[in-house]
Amino acid sequence: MADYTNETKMLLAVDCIIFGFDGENLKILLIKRGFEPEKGKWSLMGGFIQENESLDEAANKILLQLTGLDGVYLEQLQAFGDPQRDPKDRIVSVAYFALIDIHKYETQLNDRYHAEWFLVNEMPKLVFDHGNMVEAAKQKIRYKAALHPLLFELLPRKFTIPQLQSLYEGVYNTRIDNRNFIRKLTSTGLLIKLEEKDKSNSKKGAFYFKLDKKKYKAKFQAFLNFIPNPENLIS
Amino acid sequence: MADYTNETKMLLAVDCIIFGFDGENLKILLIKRGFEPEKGKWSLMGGFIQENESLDEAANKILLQLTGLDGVYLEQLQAFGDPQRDPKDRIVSVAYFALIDIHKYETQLNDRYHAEWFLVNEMPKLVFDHGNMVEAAKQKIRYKAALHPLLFELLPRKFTIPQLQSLYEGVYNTRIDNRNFIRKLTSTGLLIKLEEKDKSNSKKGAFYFKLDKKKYKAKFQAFLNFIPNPENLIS
DNA sequence: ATAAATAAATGTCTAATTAACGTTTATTTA
DNA sequence: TAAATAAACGTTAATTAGACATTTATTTAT
Repeated sequence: MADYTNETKMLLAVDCIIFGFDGENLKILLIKRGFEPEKGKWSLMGGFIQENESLDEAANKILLQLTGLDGVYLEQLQAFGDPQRDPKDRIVSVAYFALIDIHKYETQLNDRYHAEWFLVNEMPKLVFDHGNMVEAAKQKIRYKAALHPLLFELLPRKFTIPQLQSLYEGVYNTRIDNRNFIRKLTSTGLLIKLEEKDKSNSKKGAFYFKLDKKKYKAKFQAFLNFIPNPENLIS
Repeated sequence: MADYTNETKMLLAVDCIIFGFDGENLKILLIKRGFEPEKGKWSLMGGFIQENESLDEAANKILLQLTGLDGVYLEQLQAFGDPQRDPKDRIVSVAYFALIDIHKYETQLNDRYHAEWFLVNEMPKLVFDHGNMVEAAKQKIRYKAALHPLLFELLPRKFTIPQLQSLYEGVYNTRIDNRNFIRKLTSTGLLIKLEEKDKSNSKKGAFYFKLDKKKYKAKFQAFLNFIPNPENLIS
């Protein structure tokens, strides 16, 4: 260890778990792998880290390539480094998860990667350890969103309370009492009610809300406890 | 990206932030770097990841080398990959943090590394981005220990309530009401009271407790909320 | 014009938790 | 036996969380 020069160098990758919400269900963006090994199998979007880029930069680049989106919520999840995780070579991969507004997603840009949205609960088997990465990401989101207003990153600029609630219900796979849910939400002061209604799902229509960005930033780190009895949910 | 063969390989390291508690203060174990660059400066204990070992294995190995300890609490913190973080070469480092019972620490084993315990609040400047790593680790511990009984990993088999309290007070740099603290603790059912007293700090003496290992494992993931108003503390 | 259908929006009460607060107790030493 | 020391202990008030059912706005069909 007295010198660097005869240490083994390795391939370093980033892989992105990209979540989206279509207004009803939580989805994940996968691609058909275009090269060996495991060509043709479903996979996370990833790439090798270049000499001159940081991990965050690499992850953002990949996200931009696949979705055409810039400035999305992106967080490092974990490094995965089992020596056998890729059968062809030793590759350590730093996994990132992204939360995007699915409506902003540009289909043209990604078509060359054969990208497709899947319901998180109906995902195909993934290559290598990508299934583990997705599991870890789901757990992390569940954990974090129970305490912080993370899931707003998945919503479009204006959204309705029923949408928001079904998002939480989807992420935690549970039913939430809507009166308590609304009370909790409004007490955060994060929501601004708009005039307009979304009438696509009911005759009465549901009011649109938007996020108070300032308060969102200010309160993001606070422990807001969005989920009742979280210890019964987080496994 | 169609093939691996002409991608750049890099050096991959792990660095360990090792925390200990001496019964009064939170401490961190540092070493004097024995090789260039930055030889003679204070540093985290780290090493390069070998061809055939996983990240966790590499971190455990380093921990064993430095402390002589096996089976300690070790958790991946984050990968650090700024291209300039090491001036000599591109090295991506996966940081781990460890919580050890300082009393089990064997001084003989580490002497060849010139290891030394420092109060976390009176640390020397560290090489490279190790200062950032320590900051991130401190934040993570603060975050996690507010919700999970993590800090017991720092304590010896038997410990007193006042010790436990000063541990929490040290980690959060705050005063905690001892009646509320005890009530919260005992309500978790994690503590088993022993007959024996520790009389080193008072005439009355403080009862020793030990951890109920079974309940500890069972409840570790539950949200126990050890810290009052955590949102006022976590920065 | 009215009734039926649909999903959205709303309020109250009870139980549980959290937070603030000062006094008594066990033991040693003078 | 008095003084000193730190440990151990309990109560109340305020806040928050959780359980629970009805009314409202609007559209569509009759």
